[in-house]
Amino acid sequence: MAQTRAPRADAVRNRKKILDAAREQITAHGPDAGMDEIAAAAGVAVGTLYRHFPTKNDLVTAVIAEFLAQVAEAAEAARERHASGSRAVDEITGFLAYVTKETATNRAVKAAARTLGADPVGGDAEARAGAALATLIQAGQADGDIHQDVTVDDLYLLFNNVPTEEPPASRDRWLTLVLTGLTTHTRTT
Amino acid sequence: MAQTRAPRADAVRNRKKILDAAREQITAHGPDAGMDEIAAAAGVAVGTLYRHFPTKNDLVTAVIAEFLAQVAEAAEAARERHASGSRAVDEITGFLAYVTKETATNRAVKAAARTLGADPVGGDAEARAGAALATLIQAGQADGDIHQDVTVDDLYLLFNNVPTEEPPASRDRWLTLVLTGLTTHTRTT
Amino acid sequence: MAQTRAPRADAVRNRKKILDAAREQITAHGPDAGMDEIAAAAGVAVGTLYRHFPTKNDLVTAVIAEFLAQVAEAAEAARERHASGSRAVDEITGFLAYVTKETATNRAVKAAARTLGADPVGGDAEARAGAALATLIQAGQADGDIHQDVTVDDLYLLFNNVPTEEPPASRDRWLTLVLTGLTTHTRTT
Amino acid sequence: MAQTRAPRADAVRNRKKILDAAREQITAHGPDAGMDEIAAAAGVAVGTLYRHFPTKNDLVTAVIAEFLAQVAEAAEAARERHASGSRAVDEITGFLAYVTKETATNRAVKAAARTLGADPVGGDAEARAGAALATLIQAGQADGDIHQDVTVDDLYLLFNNVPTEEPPASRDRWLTLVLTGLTTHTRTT
DNA sequence: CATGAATGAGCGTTCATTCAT
DNA sequence: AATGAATGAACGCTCATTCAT
Repeated sequence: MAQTRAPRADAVRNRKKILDAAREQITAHGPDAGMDEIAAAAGVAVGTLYRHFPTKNDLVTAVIAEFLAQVAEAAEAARERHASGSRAVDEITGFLAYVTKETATNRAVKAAARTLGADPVGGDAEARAGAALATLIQAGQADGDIHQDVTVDDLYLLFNNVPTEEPPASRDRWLTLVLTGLTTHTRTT
Repeated sequence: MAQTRAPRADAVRNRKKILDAAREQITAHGPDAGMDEIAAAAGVAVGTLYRHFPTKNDLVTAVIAEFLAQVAEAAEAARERHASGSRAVDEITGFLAYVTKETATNRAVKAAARTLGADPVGGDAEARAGAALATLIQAGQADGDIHQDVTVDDLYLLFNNVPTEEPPASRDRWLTLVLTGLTTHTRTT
Repeated sequence: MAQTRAPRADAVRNRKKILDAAREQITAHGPDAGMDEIAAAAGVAVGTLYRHFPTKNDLVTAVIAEFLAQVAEAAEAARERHASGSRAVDEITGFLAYVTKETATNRAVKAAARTLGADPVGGDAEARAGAALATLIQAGQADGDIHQDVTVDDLYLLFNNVPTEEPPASRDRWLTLVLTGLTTHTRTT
Repeated sequence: MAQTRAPRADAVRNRKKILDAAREQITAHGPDAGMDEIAAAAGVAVGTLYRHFPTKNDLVTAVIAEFLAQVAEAAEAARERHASGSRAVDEITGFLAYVTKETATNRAVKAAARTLGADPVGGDAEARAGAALATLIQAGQADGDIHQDVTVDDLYLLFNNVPTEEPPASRDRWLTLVLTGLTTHTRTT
């Protein structure tokens, strides 16, 4: 068993090209994007695509996992900023706004997720995001800005059901409505 | 001018069987339910299905329209009850709870809607529901229970994005969260 | 067995309406005209159509037979005119011109004929036309205008293969070419 | 730049098998031959057929184009023989006989053409055949064998309307009749 | 390990024909 | 006898997946 040689570089590069292409194609044409089209967009043959992702489901799952990793990073970044002094409720607001926007942009990702059988997609992303958000919520509650009964699951519940087909103005309005449900502040009319 | 004869009985029965089967199948397998499967579930041949609904789109549209008609009736019933003395905010709450439950049960109806190009599906259902809800919102605002800035579109925005993949407990929690965003009452923790 | 009563009149009228509609529809849309469309154009239900013509083939055959009857009449009229003194070769020329034009107009009839398995369509029409044409050919040969070797079958052979998809000018040219093959006259260039 | 590798061997073989099968099936059952039947006859799956010819129309077109190429080659061969000393009128006669026979054998090719919208199917075949035939006609006219008014279009007109449903004897007779229309020679009876 | 040709079940839809009313 | 709703085999075509090269 010689130590693994360099050639693996190609495979890594291919995996990335495929994921990028899949994200693009799924975003552009919905989860109905064909495997051939994704392969073509990635500049590889279908066979290669199947070597990396034995099933379309696997590919879509990977795209979603990638997205969730981003979300986790955003949550952790929010926690860092709070650690550096920003207000927890503002970070939570910003985080929800970020997720709302991204999910809408990647609306296909969400639609695609629906075709999956609620697989355990997230890897550790969910855990990482959860930890960061829990810290923020606790801090917000200590500040008296966030309702005492709010949990991380509440955030998941909301951002798993973000409006994806609505115009930006509607998305903003949606955000306003649900944030009112999380914070102790009443809206000024 | 003899009244039009009975023979339509079969066709009427079949139309109903088809719509029932379509609702069921679409609910069970999403909008990807095959026409053959729907026909089989309805106990008719494909040809019959196509006689009643010339296109798959027509069938899906009909299923959705049926659902919207139910929703409109629920809204009007809520208005009636309010006219008979019930509190507007309670009716709105009840209506949202009803829609949330129904939408979750009919999860596929919503998914199916996605396959349509935002056609003006509802017939007059949307208008009827809108009128009834507007009355209730105004009354709720007059009572001081509903935020001054809440509109019918807000309700639409929320129930167009109801959680469909979550367990009943989550749906209830979701309802609690968004209702807090609509009403002037703060949650007691 | 009471003698057949009047009501049969409807059936006769229906048969005619159906044949007329079939001719029209087939001419307009080719032999692919649907049975439903033909029935609708005739103002009857499909069932009625099928009572009169148990098979699409039967209907098409009837349309063709009708056409052949017309052709037979044209041949007999030409013979009459010759009996009254006109030149035989002129009548043959005129007859061929007539058939060419009609066949082109009814191009669908010809196309339809192709879908049949060379069924014995004609009824007595073929015999009647044959008799009239034989007379004319013989007379033309006696006049020295028609080649001695020309037979009725030659005429059938030609008009069974008339150009149907060509513009009128081409059809005329075709007629000129084949007539030169029948007559003893050489073309003047 | 290595030369493109062999792997195409299969595809090339398949394309040929498909075209052969298509010719056969279309000849046997007309242009209504099903794609599945053609695929089965070719010993491939439908998908393979569609990879080579994305549309039924494309396949039919290819079959016709193949036939037209043959015709063009025959015309050019006739011109070569004339260049080597044979009589032009004999080459034209031979060419028409060849086309008549081939068209009858390929009767479906002609019928199939009808399903196309007079597309410019031939590629350069029509041009090549036209050039060769024009040369022959001119030579025949110079020899005094061919009518001065005969053009290439006359030949096209005739062989576009060759008898396809008649027995060989009838086809020969048809040829005799129309050739008399092209040449200056009168038939001997 | 990559390629891309091949596979074949499945899809939405049509239409000649049958049959209950 | 007329109606028109029902039937179901067949069609052209797609696409996730497999496998020979």
